Amino acid sequence: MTDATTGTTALAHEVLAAVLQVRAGSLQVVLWERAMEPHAHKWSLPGGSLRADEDVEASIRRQLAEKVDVRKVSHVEQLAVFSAPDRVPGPRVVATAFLCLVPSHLDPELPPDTAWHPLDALPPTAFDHETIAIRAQNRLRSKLSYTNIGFALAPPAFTISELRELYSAALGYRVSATNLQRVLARRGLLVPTGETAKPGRAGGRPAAQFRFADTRMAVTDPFAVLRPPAGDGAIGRTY
Amino acid sequence: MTDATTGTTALAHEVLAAVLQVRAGSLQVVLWERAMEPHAHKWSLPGGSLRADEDVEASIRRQLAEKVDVRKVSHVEQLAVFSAPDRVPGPRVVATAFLCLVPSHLDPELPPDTAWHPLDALPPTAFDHETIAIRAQNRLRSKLSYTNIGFALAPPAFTISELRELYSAALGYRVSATNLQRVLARRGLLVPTGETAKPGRAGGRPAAQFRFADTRMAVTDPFAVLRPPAGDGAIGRTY
DNA sequence: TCAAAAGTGTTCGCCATACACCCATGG
DNA sequence: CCATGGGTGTATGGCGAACACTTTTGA
Repeated sequence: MTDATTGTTALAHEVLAAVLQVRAGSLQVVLWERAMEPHAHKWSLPGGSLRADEDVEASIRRQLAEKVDVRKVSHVEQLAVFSAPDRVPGPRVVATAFLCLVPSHLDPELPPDTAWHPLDALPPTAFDHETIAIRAQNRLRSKLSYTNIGFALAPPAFTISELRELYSAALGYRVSATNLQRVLARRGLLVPTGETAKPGRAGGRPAAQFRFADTRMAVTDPFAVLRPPAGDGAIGRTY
Repeated sequence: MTDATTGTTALAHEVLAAVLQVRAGSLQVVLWERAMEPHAHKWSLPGGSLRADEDVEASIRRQLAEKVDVRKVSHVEQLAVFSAPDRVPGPRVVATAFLCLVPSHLDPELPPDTAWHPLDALPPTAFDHETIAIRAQNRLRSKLSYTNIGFALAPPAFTISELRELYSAALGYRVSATNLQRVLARRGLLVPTGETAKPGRAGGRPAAQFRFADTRMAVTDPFAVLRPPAGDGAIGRTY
């Protein structure tokens, strides 16, 4: 495996996706059941090997296309590299893992060996894929509080109650609709559509509908303790 | 390069380190000057290829040992994968980049072709190494405000003034000693050593010395908008 | 006694939460 | 007209920033 002229070691590189969506009130991930060894009948993250003409992000989008309609993926972000020498049996494979999100109003068709699984009740998983899936969940949970990443979980228009369900499911605890509304509004993330949703059979006031102002991820809570002074007191080389 | 039995493509994998330290009032990075093509006389991040028996973190620590005394590195953290097909000329090389920090009281010996360079005045750099170095700088700046990562830049004991200099240099703007002291104290990160530093030639009150309570990175500002309710209202499967 | 540097007390404003109360609809 | 769910007003507590003021030293 070693190239004597360069001293480099050739190895395989794969990309893996943790595709997350809120379904039936819980955060779920796409897994496919392995038919063959190694780890037959265990569940794996979708992915595959990196080709010569693509970078890792292009690769994960291509690989996903074989499992779900990639146009339904609303956000893709690099998670980390997993490189333990024995992470898969046989020849060495290094993996770059991604967090991908699908908005809740879509239900992409999946191949027969592939299914959604709640992150808090995963089936037996292959290799280090459970670690990767949990890491993706944690990344999403963190980013929900200081970015606008909620747009990637939500349909184009929604009521605050619906959004509250999504946040609650993704975060794993009840979120107050009142505060969710205020926090997102203050940050300028919510735009009223003018439409209202019809009340359910039990009655109640019709809910106003909103959409997210932006559909690209941005940090919305600079959370910067020790932030620059008001006068933008940037320093040059010395001070 | 393609293995017909698996469909995988073999490629080289390298690890690169952005080793940062506050020196002479500015944040600097270790670079070495390339003697040979490609990119002769341009400056590169230290690193090298991943070996078969090590993961990427073990690899970067081994590679660094050839440039700086690794025992002087106080923090190592994965940054991202850089994988553009043409990021280096010749055979494909995918890189995993790391952020590494050296506390300010140490001055590791460097090989003759290697030197510290301020991040805001980088020399001509090879490949995508400038992007990686700047990404490392941004990661450090973010983490200074919501983690205890300052410990990795600071000597074992320091005065608030000295710590202020470090934070100012790393962040690129003046930081108030008053608020720095209060923020870190409230979070329980600072422990008084009992010692005081002698005033300089201009006189002044002697400064109390402190150390960091922890020397492993931890998130100290949960900054969690939408945090769990006081009663820890975790939800099970449905609600 | 004065200048310089370190450290503290206090005020201010913002933000996230909690909670009470008002609004609009179906039955 | 009442139950139900949606939405708003308001009080509270905490935190970060700013700034004035006190403390302790060298000259």
